[in-house]
Amino acid sequence: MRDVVKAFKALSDETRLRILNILLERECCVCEVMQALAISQTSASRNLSALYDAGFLKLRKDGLWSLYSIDQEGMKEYFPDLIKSVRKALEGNEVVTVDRERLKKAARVGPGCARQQRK
Amino acid sequence: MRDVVKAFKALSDETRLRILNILLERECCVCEVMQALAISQTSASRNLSALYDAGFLKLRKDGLWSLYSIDQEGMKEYFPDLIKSVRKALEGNEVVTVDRERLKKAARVGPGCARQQRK
DNA sequence: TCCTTATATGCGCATATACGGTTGTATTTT
DNA sequence: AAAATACAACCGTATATGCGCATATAAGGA
Repeated sequence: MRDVVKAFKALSDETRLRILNILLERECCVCEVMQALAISQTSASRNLSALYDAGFLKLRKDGLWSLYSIDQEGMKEYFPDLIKSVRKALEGNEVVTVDRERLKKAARVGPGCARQQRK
Repeated sequence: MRDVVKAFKALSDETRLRILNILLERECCVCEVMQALAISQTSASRNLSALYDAGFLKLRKDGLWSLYSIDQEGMKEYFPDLIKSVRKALEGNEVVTVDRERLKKAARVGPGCARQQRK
């Protein structure tokens, strides 16, 4: 029960749905998510963790990078098609499209990049 | 997008999952929900509204009673089997079983009943 | 070892949400 | 008409959540 609540809680936030959306495109590191959604590194990291804790993501480490991707098996037992449904539900959305465009230009550079942009 | 967030938010609460569970048994008025879950009338009413606003419930009026029931068509477009999945995910849960037992004994008497219990 | 970089985390603030108690409203019963 | 009722709305309070800032951790390279 707790787990089910946690899963839905993870999905009940716009930022996290947007993250799922770009991870449906491809595996990303934290700084790519940050760029694609134009959010802070803190927010990217924390929301990725939340989705991970809820069982929606896989984590793979590669040197300095934490690479997150959709865990297709994760929710299979009770919610087999949930992620597919989410994708469909977001389709055609303005923000979601922009995120995907920004993702194409995103590179694996981290908060340092963000700091420079600020100045 | 907002609607999707709202839908998941509605499902990300234990009380509301418990409400869905008993409504899967049968249509209920507010006071029956209140008895089945052993919660206050305020809480029952508010959480039913939330589920209704999110598109999971139908509302039918019969005299004094507001009768809520699962809206099978509600989420069909994007989340066709969501409610079925929720049922499966809750199956075997302790609380959920107790709720169903109490529902059997519940009658259509409202807050007046609760007020008497308090004294 | 020291420095840079990518990510994670503690903290404080603002806001959102849940709850109980009370009140309001409409409808039925007496 | 008055009382009882079923439900919804309002109010104050406690807790949860999200965010940014600053800092900690961890990995790799000079």
